[in-house]
Amino acid sequence: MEERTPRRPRIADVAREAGVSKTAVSFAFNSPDRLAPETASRIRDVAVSLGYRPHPVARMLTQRRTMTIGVLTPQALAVIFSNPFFGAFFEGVALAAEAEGYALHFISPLRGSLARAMDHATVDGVVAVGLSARHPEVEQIRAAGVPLVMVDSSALPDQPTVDIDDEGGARAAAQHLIAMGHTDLLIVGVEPPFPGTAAQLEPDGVMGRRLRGYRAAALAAGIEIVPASFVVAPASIDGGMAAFRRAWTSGLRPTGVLAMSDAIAVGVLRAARDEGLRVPEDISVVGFDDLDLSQFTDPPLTTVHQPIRLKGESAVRLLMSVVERRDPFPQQVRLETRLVIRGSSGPAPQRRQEVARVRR
Amino acid sequence: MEERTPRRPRIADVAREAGVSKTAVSFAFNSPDRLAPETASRIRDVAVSLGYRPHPVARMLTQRRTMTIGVLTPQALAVIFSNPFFGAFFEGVALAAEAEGYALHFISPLRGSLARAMDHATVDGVVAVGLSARHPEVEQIRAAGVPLVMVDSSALPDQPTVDIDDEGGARAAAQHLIAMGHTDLLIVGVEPPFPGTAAQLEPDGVMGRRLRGYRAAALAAGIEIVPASFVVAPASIDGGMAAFRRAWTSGLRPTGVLAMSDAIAVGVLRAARDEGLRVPEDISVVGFDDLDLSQFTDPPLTTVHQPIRLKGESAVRLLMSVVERRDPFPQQVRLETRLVIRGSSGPAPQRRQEVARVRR
DNA sequence: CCGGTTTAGCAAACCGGTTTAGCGCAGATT
DNA sequence: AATCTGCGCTAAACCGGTTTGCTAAACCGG
Repeated sequence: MEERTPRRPRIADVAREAGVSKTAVSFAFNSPDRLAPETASRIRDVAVSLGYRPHPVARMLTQRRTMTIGVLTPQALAVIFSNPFFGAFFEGVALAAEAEGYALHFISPLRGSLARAMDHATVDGVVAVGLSARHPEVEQIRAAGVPLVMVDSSALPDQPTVDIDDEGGARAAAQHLIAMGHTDLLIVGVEPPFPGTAAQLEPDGVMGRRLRGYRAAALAAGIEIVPASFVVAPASIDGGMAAFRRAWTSGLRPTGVLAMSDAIAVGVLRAARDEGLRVPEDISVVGFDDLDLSQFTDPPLTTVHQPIRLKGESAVRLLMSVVERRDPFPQQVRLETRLVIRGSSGPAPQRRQEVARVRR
Repeated sequence: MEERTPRRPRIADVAREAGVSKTAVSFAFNSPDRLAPETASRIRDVAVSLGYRPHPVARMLTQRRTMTIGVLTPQALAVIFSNPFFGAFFEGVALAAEAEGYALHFISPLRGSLARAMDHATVDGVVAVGLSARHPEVEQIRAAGVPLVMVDSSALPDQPTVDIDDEGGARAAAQHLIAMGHTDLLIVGVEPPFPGTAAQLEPDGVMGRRLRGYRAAALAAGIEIVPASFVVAPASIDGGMAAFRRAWTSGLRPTGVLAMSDAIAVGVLRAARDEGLRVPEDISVVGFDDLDLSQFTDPPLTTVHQPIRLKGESAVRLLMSVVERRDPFPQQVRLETRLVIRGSSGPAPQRRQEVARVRR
């Protein structure tokens, strides 16, 4: 027969059963050296027999640390997890967090409010990814005194950040196409998650920086990027397909496509093929990210590589330096990008009509 | 000039500043109707001016709920996040959790110990995925009184579980190949994450059930599955490539491959092509899972569809029914699978030599 | 045998909230 | 005038641990 109230045993229960004080029980778990060896082991035996485990929340309260780091995303988690980019990023985050003995807690808008979600989150620090510096939550988090590292957002002085050389990578991508004779370029950007802000791309944001890189290369070659040839799409294969189809239907006939994400690039690849275009003979496509799967597409995707896992690792390490050592110098980490040339890009078709002709 | 000690304001600070009791402050936040409207709003004003936010850990302690659900995986998170299957699964989990207002906390082995990680996790319930029922942690969690839903594990009576019709799906896959004349089949299973347990596949586990399905179809057609034609590989593209290469090098010449995961199937696809085989003319490949990307492979992958997102959603909903309503009936949810025929499978080659000849 | 240092363990304060029981008072009821 | 009711608020207990400050006994060299 069990007790009729299978209440979770508390430290006081163990203390009573073992005939010692609560303090002694606490010591038995946390600093056994402050107890006689046999007392400590007796207490532990009693604890085991009672099925006692220190209540993690109570422990957090007194120790003022949760051994958890928060991963904050302005989008709903459901859309995040379906994105391979985040998969790789979280891989890096998890690797570094596990190495430090920290668990991961995901913070995403709770009933529409990121602020509310933050209020409920019990974390020692936060890695925010894709959160614009203008987002009001940034101030809230800083005011709350929670260490924060921002990834892929417009740089805020005085704030630890991790990002990559977006502009340089984009420039390399555009130069690559231009060097092969492409002059008619279509740029496909990533649509910001919030419809309201879609109109104005933050110039300091990731997409703004990439756009600047594309433009710089075009400008240097005397190529004009007309507004019509810059479109945006959700960062997904479907999004890329739809964007290319819209551009094609509206009469655009690019020989080269610069996509700001691999998922979009893969969608463009497929949509182009659906239109009867050969890749790379009729049209070249260059992505951005270099996801794992990008080497397995058909043809393999030419893209700008960024060290996604490393980005996650760096963010956590930077956060740890703030959390644990209360490092007073906020650091800004910028990682390298590099162009990876595979099969989806090639010389521009010789005569312009060739491309037009294949249209069904 | 700020105060020299920017300590986080506590409820007592607000109470003093507003000239009321702690209780009143608590009421102002949690049950304003118990206060005169003007008192409540005055307290809130003071709280805002002080930058006060209720400490989430303290709140958890008294309310005895964390509004967080734990997602437990026996593997390290870093390996989980790189796997598209889990991406889709978490998508479903996140969707349902967010709808209920719960946040997500990932529980994975902490310094090698799942038990330790559980001890530190502050969650109201746990969704465990791929955790064998034999795992000692299962008992620990149940003993701790934390509601638990197990996904894709060998069913434990008296325990809420979510799984799919693995056996039926596998049978359909094998029947499909057999109906098209395939008799030389290679089965590639998923390697259990822990090397030690690799040898004995749990017969009740997911892989055991799928194997049973394949076998049942073969048996019904009078086809023998020799032990040599059952191999295992890590659930990744590379794993699938390596497994197929090993099988091929060891002299196996299957015309049909049954892979227990799409990632493995994609790897097999590529490795087969590298050997100079045409898919599906020379060799057919059938996967399992129907990941999003499987419709975009070349050729598109024939595979057993399972509702991965729904699986995640169902697990959380089942968990919620236990957490919130203390539902006394543990339910077992079993979801359907179905074969999706795409381009990677076709009739077996007519003459056996055809396949042998193409070898380089 | 004595003062000084360890050692082993305890009581109480504390972490920062929520919740219960109850009090004083105004207005309504008898 | 006495009792009742309900409002607005408070003091104190509580959630379940950790940590501080202290004491009594054991140990130690001289």
